[in-house]
Parts: sequence; structure tokens; C-alpha cells
Amino acid sequence: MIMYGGEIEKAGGSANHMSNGGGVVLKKGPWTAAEDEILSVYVRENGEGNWNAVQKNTGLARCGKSCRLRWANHLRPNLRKGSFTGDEERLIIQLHAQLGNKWARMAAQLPGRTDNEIKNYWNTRLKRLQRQGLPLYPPDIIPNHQLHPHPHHHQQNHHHHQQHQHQQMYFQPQSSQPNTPSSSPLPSPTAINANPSSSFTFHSTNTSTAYLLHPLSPHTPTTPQTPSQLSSTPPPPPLSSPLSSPRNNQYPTLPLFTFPSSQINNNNTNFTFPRPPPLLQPPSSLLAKRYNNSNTPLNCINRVSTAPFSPVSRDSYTSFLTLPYSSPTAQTATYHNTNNNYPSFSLNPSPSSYPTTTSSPSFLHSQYTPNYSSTTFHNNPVYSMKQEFPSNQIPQIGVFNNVNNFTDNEKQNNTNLHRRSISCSLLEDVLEEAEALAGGDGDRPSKRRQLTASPPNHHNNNNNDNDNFFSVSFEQYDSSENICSLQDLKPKEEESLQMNTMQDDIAKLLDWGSDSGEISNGQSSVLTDDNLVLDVHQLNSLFPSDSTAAETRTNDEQNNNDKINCSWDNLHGVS
DNA sequence: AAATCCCCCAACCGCAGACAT
DNA sequence: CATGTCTGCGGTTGGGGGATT
Repeated sequence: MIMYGGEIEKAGGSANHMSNGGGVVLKKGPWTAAEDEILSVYVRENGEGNWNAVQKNTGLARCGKSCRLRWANHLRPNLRKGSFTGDEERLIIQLHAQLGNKWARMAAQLPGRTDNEIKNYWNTRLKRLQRQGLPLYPPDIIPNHQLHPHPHHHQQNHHHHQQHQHQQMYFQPQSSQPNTPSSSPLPSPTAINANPSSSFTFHSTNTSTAYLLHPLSPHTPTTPQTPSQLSSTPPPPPLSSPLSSPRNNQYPTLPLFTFPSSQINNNNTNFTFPRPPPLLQPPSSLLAKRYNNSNTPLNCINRVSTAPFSPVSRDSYTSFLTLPYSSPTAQTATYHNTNNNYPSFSLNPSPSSYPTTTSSPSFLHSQYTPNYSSTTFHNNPVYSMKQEFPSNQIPQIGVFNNVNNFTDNEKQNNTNLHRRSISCSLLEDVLEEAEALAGGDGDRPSKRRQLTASPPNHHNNNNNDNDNFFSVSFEQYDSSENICSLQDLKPKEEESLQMNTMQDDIAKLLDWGSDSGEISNGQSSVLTDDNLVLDVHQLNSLFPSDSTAAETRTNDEQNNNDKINCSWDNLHGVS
């Protein structure tokens, strides 16, 4: 037995070695190229998981934990190395404001990045900010834990307390928001889930206008915004990130929000914007694969989504857009107001389409385009929006009652993309909802509630990463034989899921996700639940920044996408 | 040129959850 | 049900190296 942690037995008095129970001296410290090769070969042949078997089967003098860490952080395919981009930095800030020190979840939103990288990035800058006495977040970002202190905080990790309190010292709470003390200033997943709002709130002090950018947010502006208001009353002044490296000016890489000069000195703008990034999205490889096949320059970061979260009335969530984040090349979001006080969004194909006065925040453009009338928010719906999801959840669901209600342009730019994102997220949300209804709880997702997609002949036990939503051995995987099942669902959950409907949905999902080549498109050999994201950067690199390629999509693909449909009728608690 | 500071990064550690026995 | 094992997550440490003094 390999001993871990404090139980490790120091061998030979060397701090760089330890011994397992069998007397094998396990090495510590930096990995050599030879060790990397051994591990890489082993994992490619046997899949991930069963890390302790690496030492047993290869003789590699590393403990399982070390092997796993090395693979995850350095050897697995498609890791992004190098500095974080501005978009990534921005996203990290957003995510941290919302999630706190949930590095793994943050990493799930940053394809190719590891939790360790993000953690190091944050902590490094934290130190600098501490020294400089600067706030952790841009002045107008109120972290969720500031906005919504939760009395029922479930402290999953006792380590969080110290760290979060520590950070809290440097966070400058905004006066307009209560700063209710709690055991931890950071939201636990439970707290976030219990929070109906997934919006950030930006405060300045000069206007009373509340920008409701999340149509389902309970932070509905008391005064419905007219298109002119929305377009002429842009958000607060440009902010830059305190997390940017000092090497790049003070905060050069994070122009989080760029506002018209007329607004810069306007201190009273108070608005919210939607839950920044989708915490989980369909497997990036699935999405990217499809886009790759179609050569479609769709950018998935902005998508029309509908959240069938209970108690959302099924009739009332026809659609809405969540705007996770955007890159400079990303499509930009357009804020729509419908006739019923629940605004929606559409996407402009290119940032250049924006007037400079409403150019930022890039993920929060509020320019009106009134032709999005198909987005029908019924009056006075009851919305409940999960704010954080167990890691296998996908917050964004799109249900399109009638795709024909979109304009051609919107269809071209958005529909396929959004609909592609539906199936996986749909299922996940169904599962999540069902589990929630069944009394599920906890920060970690129940392994049993996860779908598993694995090669049918994949019998080895090495691929037992139980947290994988899709567990795929990247060498052995054959997407044409992909199986996605609910085999791991608890019976109770199955009962609550109305399997007939679910099977239909799953079948559609499979059809959706298996119509092309390899699933492990280099994104990751294993699609963990936390990897259920779209590799935005991959897409951006694959496609031009504008929408031209989107228009090249074939009718077949359009039709296929239109086939994606999900029925919620039989889902308990969803409608 | 040397000392110091600071950033970056890899890796380790402890803990807790899930699962197996 | 209890115990052991595996795994993942978050906190922490320490070394390398560049920048600054």
C-alpha cells in the first residue's frame, strides 16, 4: 500500500523520497523527462485513473497522487501553457468573485488551464494586492459572497475559512450592499445554489438605474428599461484589473469594462449582469468537434439559453441569453428588451458592430435590437436561477419553442450554436434538478448522477475517474460507438426523471454528439464534469472573428440542430 | 557585482467524498 | 455498517530566476 500525506515514510532520511508499504522508495520532487515519458505512455495505454497502479505496473517511483498531479497539470493533452490572456484573467476575476477559491471549477471554465495555474495566478496577485493595499476585485465588482451572504453556509473545506477571511481583508465592500458577516465570506455551493440570482452587481453611485442583464434575475429593475434607456445609459466607467501583472502597466490587460466617457464620472449606476460564465457547459470536445466539422465560426461563449430550473415556469422561460464572457473576437451580446420587462439578448456577430459608446463590458453590451421578439418572457414568471452548480451541472439550457421566430440572421449566428449547447446541458440540468428534488446536496456532485460516455469495450479499470461526466480514453475512444447512458443513476433519480423522456433526450444527445469523428479532439483525454466547457479559445482560433463562416453552415447541419429538442413535460419539478 | 525582493511555478500535504470490500 | 482505498480539491511550500536596489 502506498502511503500518502503525513503517513508517508521517509526513506533513507531523504526528504525527496518516501517508501510505500512494499518497501519501494517513492521519489519526490521534480519530475524527470524519463518519468514523464513513463507516465505518459502508461496513461495513454491504460487511461487515466487508478493512479496507484502506475507505480505497481511501471515501476515508476512515484506515488499515485504525484502521478495524477503530474498528468493533470503537465502531461495531459491540450494543456495551455503560458501567460493568461486578458480574457482569461477577466474570467478568473469573474469566477473568483462568484465562486471564491474554487480553483477546479474555475479551471473548468478555462480550457487547457489547470486549477493549479489559476490558483497560483490568483495567489500571486493576491500577495501583490495585499502589499499594495489594493482591492481584490475591480472596484465595481461585488463578489457573490458580499451580495448574498448565506446563513446556511456549508463549509466544505475548512481550509477555506482562513483563506477567505484573509482575502476579505483586502476586498473593498461597496456601501450599497450589505456586508453581512458569515462564517465565511465566500459562498458555498449550497449558498450559491440557494441564491436565486447569479448576477454580479456593479455599483457606482450616480444613477438609480439598475441594469438587469440577466432576464431571470430577481434583480428586476423597478423601472423597466426602455431600449433607449438601456442603450444610452451604459454601465460604469472603465475598470481595469488589479490582477494584471504590474509588468503590463498597472492593470493593462483587464479592461473589464469600458464605458463611454460620459459615464465615467457617473457614480451611481447600479446594474447587474448575468452570471458571468456558465459554470459548466457541454463537453468542449463535443462542441468543438461539431463546429470543427461544419467549419462554423460559431462562438459558443454567448448562447441563447433557457433555464428550466424549478420553480421556473416552463411556460415562462421561453428563452433567455446568458453571456458567460467574451473575448475580443467573440460575438458580442446585445441587450434586448421585450414587451414584458424581461430583457433578452442577441448576439452581434462582431464587436465592431457596436458603437463605441456601448462597447463594454464586452459581455454586457446593452445595445438594443428589438427584432428579437421571439424571446418571449411571459409576464410575471417565477424565476429561480441556480447560481452555482455541482460540477456536472450545466446552467445554460436552451429551449426553442419555435426557431422560426428568429430572424434569419439570428438563426445563422446563434441558433445552431445555442441549440448545440442544449442537449448536454439539458440532460445535466435534468439530472441535477432531479437530484435536487430527491434531496441531493453537497458540494461535490454525486458520482452516480453522472452520465458516462465510454467506449463499449473499455473494460479496464484504469479509466475510473468517477467524476468524469464523460470518461473517455483518448486513444481507445471511438465516438461512433459512443454510449451515453444513465446506468449510473440512482433508481430514485431515474424514477424522477421519467425515463422515457430522458431516453429520448439522451438519444438526441447521442445523435448530437456522435455525428462526427473523434470526440477527444485534443481538448482533453478525459472530459471531466469540470471540463464541460466550450473551448472558446479553440473556437476563436478555429474561426474568424466575424460571423462570415457562420453563414457557411450547411442546411444539413441546421436541420440537425433543429432536431435537437427536449421535452420537459414529464420531468417532475421542472415545469 | 552582490544582495534582496518578488514572481512564477511545480509539487507536496491534508482533508474529505465516493466507492469498494 | 465499518473500514480501507482511491481520487480530487484546496492550501501551502520552496526553488529557480528575473528585476531591483
